[in-house]
Amino acid sequence: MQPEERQKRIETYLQQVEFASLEELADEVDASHSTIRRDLTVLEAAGILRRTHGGARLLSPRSDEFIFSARDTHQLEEKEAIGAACAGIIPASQSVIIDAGTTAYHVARHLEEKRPQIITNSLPVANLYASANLVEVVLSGGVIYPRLGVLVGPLAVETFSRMHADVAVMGAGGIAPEGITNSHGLLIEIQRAMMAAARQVIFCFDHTKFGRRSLMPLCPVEDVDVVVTDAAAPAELIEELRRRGLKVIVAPAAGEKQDSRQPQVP
Amino acid sequence: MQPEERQKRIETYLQQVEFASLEELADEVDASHSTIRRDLTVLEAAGILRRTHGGARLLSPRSDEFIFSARDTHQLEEKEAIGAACAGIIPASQSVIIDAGTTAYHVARHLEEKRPQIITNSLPVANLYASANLVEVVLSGGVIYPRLGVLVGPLAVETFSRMHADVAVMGAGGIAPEGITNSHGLLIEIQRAMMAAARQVIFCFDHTKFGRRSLMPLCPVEDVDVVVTDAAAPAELIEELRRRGLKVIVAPAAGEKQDSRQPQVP
DNA sequence: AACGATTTTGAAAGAATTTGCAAGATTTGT
DNA sequence: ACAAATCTTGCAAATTCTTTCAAAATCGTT
Repeated sequence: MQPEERQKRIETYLQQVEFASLEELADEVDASHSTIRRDLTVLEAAGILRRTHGGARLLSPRSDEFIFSARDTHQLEEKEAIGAACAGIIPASQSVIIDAGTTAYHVARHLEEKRPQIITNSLPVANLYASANLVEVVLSGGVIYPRLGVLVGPLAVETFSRMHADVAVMGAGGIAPEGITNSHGLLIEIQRAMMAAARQVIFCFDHTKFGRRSLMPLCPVEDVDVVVTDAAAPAELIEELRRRGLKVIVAPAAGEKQDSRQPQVP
Repeated sequence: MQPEERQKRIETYLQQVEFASLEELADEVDASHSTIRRDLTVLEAAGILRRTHGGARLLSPRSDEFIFSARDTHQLEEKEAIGAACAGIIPASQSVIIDAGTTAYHVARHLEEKRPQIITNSLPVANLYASANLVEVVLSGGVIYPRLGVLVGPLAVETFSRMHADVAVMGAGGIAPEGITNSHGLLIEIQRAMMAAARQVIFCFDHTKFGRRSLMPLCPVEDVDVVVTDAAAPAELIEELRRRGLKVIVAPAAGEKQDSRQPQVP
């Protein structure tokens, strides 16, 4: 096998495992230790990876995958159902503000056919459509909050306070009769700006969020137009929300028509 | 069989497999090794593929210099060397504006140990440090320009025109005695705002950019403080730039291994 | 058709690169 | 601090590349 092909295979293998021992790589591409060492030297000089004692580590691991998208296997099916249901009530060609967070991310994934104009402070959402020409994405400015991939700070707040959009798709840490709460103080201000900028405010909550109170109060439930949740949400709370003037949409349970598309990684 | 037909078949075969050995190609088009070698030389000169020891590799069909791809092997080694050299002249803990584009991206990759505050409109750069706590990244707002992963538009311009930074690390389409040029009109305005916001302006060019003129004029060379390039850049142009008051840094050629370890300060 | 000129092809010899191995130096873990 | 593992360096063998040259094919002109 030729050197370049072998190096390419080493690289792609490392993209799957991030770390690999010398033995492992020698076995993978079927070459001697010396050859692998030499390849690693080349790849390190090219900035692809960094050598370690006993192997190598990929330097820039899969850039478009954030911690949360791996972590969010919790209530994944429910969030998918909520995402589809929420996308269903949004008309085509609207300008849509997408909140950061896993739930809103799943809504964004279902919006492609609606050709929306998306306005967001979420890097994962931005990456989702970064290479698609169909969807126009406006990203707010701001400082990247590391593990979440959210843009925060005054720049982000200002962007939204000067925007006007048709819909805002939001998520939060909890919803209770006293109001909606969220855990990250940094996000509160941005979320309020998002809600103020949109004509219609949609909140998405999976059933675990009902009756829960996070650290910081975000807003009373009256500020919300629509709530989208899944079939396991407590009926009495849904009833109360409806009494107080909110439209509540319950996404059908898993097994119903579902789009199992994966986020594309170019 | 005619030479052109054979070369076309080599090309289409490579589009299926990406890598191919000499033996493989000789077998595929039924010609001797010598003939294949000659064909590969022709095809390499035409920019279709790249010869390797033992065969050939198809290089990315889209050779447009502004399509962003971190894996683009076009002048990869040179860009890596430039990235390392440029990062070397940036002091620690500075606020650094990073331009969009592949060359500036490679600089950003080498900045991790400097613990900089990075300000950028490049999604790839943002993703690079999105999950790292060591580097603070400020992303400008803007509309995502799909294939480039760049944030453009008034929001982006405004972000930079209100910022102040220590250094700006820039890239462009070409540098000639008449000035620096770039091909995308959308980027020009943003780049000017970047340069105005920084105390020191560093431009990175691989050697292919020297003497080149792109569509849009960006600025005269006098607006630049430092130029970083690789060893293959034409000496007389470097000399002229120096005469005109610019500091020119030539990164050591590929293969020169330089010590990437930083002195430890406890 | 036929002839000479140009190009293309295939093969062989020498140069360059790559590969695998082994000895000595360095790092890691207990 | 010592033992085990890993890394670097130097070297010979194998592979691959370039150069050179003669045979074959192609082409334009009689």
